[in-house]
Amino acid sequence: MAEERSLPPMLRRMWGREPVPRRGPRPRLDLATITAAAIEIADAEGLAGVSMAAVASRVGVATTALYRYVDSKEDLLTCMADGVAPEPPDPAGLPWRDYLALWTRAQRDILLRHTWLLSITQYAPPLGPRRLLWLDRALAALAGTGLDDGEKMNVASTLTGYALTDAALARAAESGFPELDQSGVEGADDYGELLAEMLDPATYPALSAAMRGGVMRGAAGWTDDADFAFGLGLLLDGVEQLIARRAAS
Amino acid sequence: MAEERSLPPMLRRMWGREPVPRRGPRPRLDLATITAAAIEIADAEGLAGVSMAAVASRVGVATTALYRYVDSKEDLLTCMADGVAPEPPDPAGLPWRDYLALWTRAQRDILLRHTWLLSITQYAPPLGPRRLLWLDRALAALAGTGLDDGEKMNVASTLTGYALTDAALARAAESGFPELDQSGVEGADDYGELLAEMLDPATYPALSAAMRGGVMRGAAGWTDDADFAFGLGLLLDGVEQLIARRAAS
DNA sequence: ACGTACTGTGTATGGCGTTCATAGTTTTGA
DNA sequence: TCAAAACTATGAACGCCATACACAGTACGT
Repeated sequence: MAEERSLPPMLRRMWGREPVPRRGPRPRLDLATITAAAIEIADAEGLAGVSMAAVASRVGVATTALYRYVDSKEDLLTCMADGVAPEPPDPAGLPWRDYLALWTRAQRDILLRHTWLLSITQYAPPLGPRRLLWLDRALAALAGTGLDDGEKMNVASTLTGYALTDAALARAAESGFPELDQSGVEGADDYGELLAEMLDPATYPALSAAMRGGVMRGAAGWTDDADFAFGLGLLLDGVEQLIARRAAS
Repeated sequence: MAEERSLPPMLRRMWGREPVPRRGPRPRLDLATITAAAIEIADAEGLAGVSMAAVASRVGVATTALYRYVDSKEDLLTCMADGVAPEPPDPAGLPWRDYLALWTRAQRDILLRHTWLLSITQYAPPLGPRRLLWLDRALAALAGTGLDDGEKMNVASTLTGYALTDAALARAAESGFPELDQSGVEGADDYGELLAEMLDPATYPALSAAMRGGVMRGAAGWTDDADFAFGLGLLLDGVEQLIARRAAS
């Protein structure tokens, strides 16, 4: 309570802890509406379409009115990042490994469904109510494992990070290479062929051999879900080993 | 050769495969100089300081002259991301696990030394000559392990991704929370206290218990190198297990 | 009814990336 | 030797954007 006073205004708004104004006209909007509108634009036109003007016109106010609800555009982006997160999956008595696999995959799916997230996510400790809900569920899933809280947090962080980078990779492969406008490379196959031709075996011995060997053949490269499962398996195996070690001592 | 013609111009320039102009005045610059200047600015003033005008004035040309060497600012950023990468560490006969630990840590250090990288890295398959060199070394390190090339690539990707997300997290914790301007939260400790007070135990049972229990106490939260080692250990344990499984069959 | 606190508007500003026509410079080929 | 060709750098201009500020309108509290 005493502490709530010192909360950054942004957080207060994200958590709906704003003091209700007692005078003046009722606000025509709230942060949630604005955030939702911004998300819709981003989904439809990409992040480039999300300008203050565009968001404002979508909710039917003047551009500058938004600044009553948000201190800056960055704040709005932060809200969007929290706002897109749906309810986390239900533990429903799953063993920790199954649940965390589900949980991580769900995070990846969110990122792939809203790829603009990849452009604004400076991966940072969550502060929004929805993201924190996800974190809570991961900790809960690890409840019976004998890990301490710090280890649980670390596991959750690592898995979230994995979802993030894997989604980024998958996206880069799916939508052709964004950095190479139109020309040339369009998928993992092209990537492989390109490198196979381009790399000097003297300075890139292992890599050029792999490429010439056709590692990237058949889209087994990145788009595939199997690759996600692969890395996830590595991580969960590591966690499992840790749990076993803790139990043994 | 026939293929080189169809290369995106950007890549041709990054790889120094541009056909030397036969007429007209000699170019006063090259992409490497421009990239280096941009990197220096970013290191000194952050990514916000890297405007086309600033880069141009640093190398002593008019702003628009840069567009002879780069198609867009995004291209420049891509070049920067490749250009900051130093030589990868020398394998020197290290066992795969030791080398990959070193390799991953080195990547994290790069990111922490140039934190602007975290803001421009849409994690994507590497295309620049320097990043590809890193990838090559990772594959080389895994040469004797019995993994196939696809698995090696996946391991390398996963480790790079881990370095990325861990660095992002570490940075967020070190430099206070950027999203909360000035007020309030300044480190992992504050973060923990904030959440402990804010979270409703009914909707965040596991998380609020952990926070009230003091998980974040004593900066053991994120800044610490131990956390990096923790997640890295998980991953490498997973890889080790995979290798053992391959060897057993 | 009056002041007060608050919300939304309109205008203005400065910075940015990028385009385009132009001037200047070196080589090629007649 | 000279002009056309190929190329580089320039400077002005455009459009977009985030944001600051002064103002007009609106509801509550007394």
